[in-house]
Amino acid sequence: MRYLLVEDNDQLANAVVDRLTLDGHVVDRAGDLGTAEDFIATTEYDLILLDIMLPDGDGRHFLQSHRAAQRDTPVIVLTARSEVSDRVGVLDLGADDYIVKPFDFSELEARCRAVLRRRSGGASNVHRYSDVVFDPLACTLTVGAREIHLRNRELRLFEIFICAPDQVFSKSKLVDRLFSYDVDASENAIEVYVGRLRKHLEGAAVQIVTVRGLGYRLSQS
Amino acid sequence: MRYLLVEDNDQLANAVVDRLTLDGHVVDRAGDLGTAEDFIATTEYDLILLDIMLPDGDGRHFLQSHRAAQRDTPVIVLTARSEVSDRVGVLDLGADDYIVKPFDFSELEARCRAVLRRRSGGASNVHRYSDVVFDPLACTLTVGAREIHLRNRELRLFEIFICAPDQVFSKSKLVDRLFSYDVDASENAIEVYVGRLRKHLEGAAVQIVTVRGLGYRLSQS
DNA sequence: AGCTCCGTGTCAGGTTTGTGTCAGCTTGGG
DNA sequence: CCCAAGCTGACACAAACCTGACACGGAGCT
Repeated sequence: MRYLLVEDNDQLANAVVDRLTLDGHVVDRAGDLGTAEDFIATTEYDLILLDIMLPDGDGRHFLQSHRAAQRDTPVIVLTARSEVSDRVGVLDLGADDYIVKPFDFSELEARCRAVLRRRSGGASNVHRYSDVVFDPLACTLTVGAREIHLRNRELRLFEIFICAPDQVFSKSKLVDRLFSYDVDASENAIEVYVGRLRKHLEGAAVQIVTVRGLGYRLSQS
Repeated sequence: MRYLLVEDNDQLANAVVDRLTLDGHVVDRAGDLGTAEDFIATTEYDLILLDIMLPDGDGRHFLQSHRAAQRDTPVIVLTARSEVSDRVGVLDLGADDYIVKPFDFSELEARCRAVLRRRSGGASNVHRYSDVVFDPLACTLTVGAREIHLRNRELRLFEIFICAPDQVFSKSKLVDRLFSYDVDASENAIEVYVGRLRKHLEGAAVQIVTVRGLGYRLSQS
């Protein structure tokens, strides 16, 4: 999953980034609203964590225009205790949830999961496609009856594919989604990971197909 | 849509203007920043295409003051490959996207569309015509029930046709739309690709018709 | 610290295949 | 009947892709 964290407090931001990164997510961090807009303009995020008090404006305005622009990326607002009074107001503006600082990281994680689960049509957030089942929470991939051990990056890559089966993803897009801006991996890295995933998927009724010159796609065989 | 192209290279500029004009847009072209400022002062644009290296200054300064003046017209920056290193810097200055030269025109168009769509909410776009369905996301062409494997160039050519069925496209137009400005393919290449597409479309209720002396057209048979 | 293990990304080389050109052929209009 | 326009099989080249090997570095353990 690719997260955007909009938060001006460096200490808190770093802690959150570290924690979410450990969970295997890609996290970009913006220190103010302007930077956040830039990130959003060019990258697709799965979830946005938004502070309210920011050096160049109020996070609520951001939220408002975000929704006005018909963007449906879920947003969790981080509010300070003093701002509690209007936390409901935040929901009215289109936030999916809020969490009050200071918070436990495990609580943050739980809320992120909950919001993402709600967004992807409900009850379970397990993805099925043909004979493979992908559980992003348990980080497992099941092919038929056998469970397959995937490493972190392999998991994230496979997640991208199974969230939009049959869709073609270019290598450059995959690099964007798999790595954060400060890591500049080559597109060859994608080729390598696709190769590794293919090895894992041997025997499955599902395969990653190369679309020469355009990218890769997950499809049934 | 009304575009402003700020670019000093005549050859490239003309090619881009021609192409966008073909798509039915109005394009003004400025060869330097001074001219660009004049245009902006008097006209409202939907999108600005901005080169970085210009005879009278750096496009980034333009971008900066553009945003400082609270103008929200979207900007796509055209960068040379050597300037890639600071592409994120460009985004920080307020660009909506960037594209690296040399680029395919179809890619430029796609990015323009994406930026414009982001500015005003979006939807999916699968093209249907008679018994064929073209899905630009999955990069697939379906004729009746059977899926057809098209290569990169074939796909892009077919996309041109199905986006405007029954419209006649001259070979020179097709060359323009299919190749980037630094590739000079012959018109015979188009004939070859039309031939290949026809082979793929055998059995479909749709065909590419030759209009002798004028070009080709997609139509129902 | 020192050590090992494992995940990760790069590289080099080998292989595949998409692509555009050419040459010779067919078609159609005048 | 002739010429221009269009068609097409074959081909050569380069880009795109694949993969085994390797080097690097962080995590965990002793």
